This record gives sequence, C-alpha cells and structure tokens, in this order.
Amino acid sequence: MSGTMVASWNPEEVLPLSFYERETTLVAKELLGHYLFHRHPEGMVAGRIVETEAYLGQNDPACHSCRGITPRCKSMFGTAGRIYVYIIYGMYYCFNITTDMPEVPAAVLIRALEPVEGIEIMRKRRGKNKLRDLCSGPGKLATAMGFDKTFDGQSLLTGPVGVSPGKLSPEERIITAPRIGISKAVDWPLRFYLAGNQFVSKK
DNA sequence: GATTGGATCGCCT
DNA sequence: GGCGATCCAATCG
Repeated sequence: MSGTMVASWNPEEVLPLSFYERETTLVAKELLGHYLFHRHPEGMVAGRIVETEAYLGQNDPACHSCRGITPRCKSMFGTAGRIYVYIIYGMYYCFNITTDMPEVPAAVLIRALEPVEGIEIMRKRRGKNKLRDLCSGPGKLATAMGFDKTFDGQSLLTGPVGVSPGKLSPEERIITAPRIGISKAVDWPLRFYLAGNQFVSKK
C-alpha cells in the first residue's frame, strides 16, 4: 500500500433531500468537496465540486426568480434537490441545484469542478486537452458533463445525475467572495471556492 | 412584435 | 485586458 490518499466516491450513494432543503448559502458552502456525476450512455463522467455561488430567491436582485415565476426559472420553485439549467449568452448552459424549502425559489450555481472520471469524454466534448480547461467555469463544466436544457427540473435523488458524498482534506480552506459576472447585488459575498485550487474559474 | 441585455468563453492584441 | 459571438428570455407596448 502506498501512502497516497486516493479520493473515492460512490455514485450508489447520493446526498439526501435534507441536505438540499436548507438555507442556500449553507448548501453552497457545503457542496464543496462533494462529487457531481452524470451516468451517460457514452460513459460515466464526474467531478469534485470546487466552486459554487448561492442565489437566494425573491429577495436577491441577481437571482432569476426575484421577479416571480417565469418559464425559464420555474424549476427553482418547488422541491429542493433538483436541477435548474438555463442558457446564457445564447451559447452556454449553466447548471444549478435547487435549494431551501419549497416556497423559497433559490439555487446554487456550480461554477467549477475538478475532473475525476470520464476525462477522455470531457476532452472530446470540450475540444480541449488540458485538465484545467475542462470544467473551470459554469459553461465549460456543463459542456464537459453533457448537461443541457433537457435536464432542467430533473431530480438529483433518482435520475442519471446526482451528487455523492466527498470530503474536504484538513488543509483545504473555503474562500468567500462576491459573485462573478452579475450587475446587481455585486458585492454580496455569495461565491465560495477552495483556496489555491487550480480548477476554480478565476482567482 | 420589437428591443435589450445576459450567473460566459475564447480569441485577439 | 478587451471584445465579439450568438440567441434566448424577459419586458414593454
């Protein structure tokens, strides 16, 4: 046995509804270190979550649900632990996880993953070779993971996409910072990422 | 029906 | 660091 600690994860075990059905900021922080996977006919792809952002619902001016329910953001309304996917800039998808109690239309944007499985599939989908270029941004990881609008509304507890438990190593620290790319509530500290991690989207 | 802007990325300088 | 791509969705009328 070598002394190397190999990160392990098990797609048969997924985070329960009670994990997601809590205040969104807490869920966004605690998602760091867990494993997002997609069981696809082409093969399993998975990554370790290293960067997230919280979108708090109707009192958050940057959240799509802040002006009430629309066709785009309807998935944030209702049960937690489901997928919210929307199209951004006409060309990319953003993958979110719905959170909090059913009456709170909130979600966590997954902004970056460390690729851990199905890396050749990711390379093919992205047309990029370097590990750091595969999932280091919300649009990139959606492409690499094979997510599109058809996943909108699906459950993370029963379907081909889910989150499996992982751990932070003792030396890993969480950085809190303002969210990226928004024009409202620009200084709200709702972005979370692992300090020094090479797979986060921006320093 | 028209207008406007966007939770991004990649290429260019 | 700057900017164009590209088109959907929300808003206004």
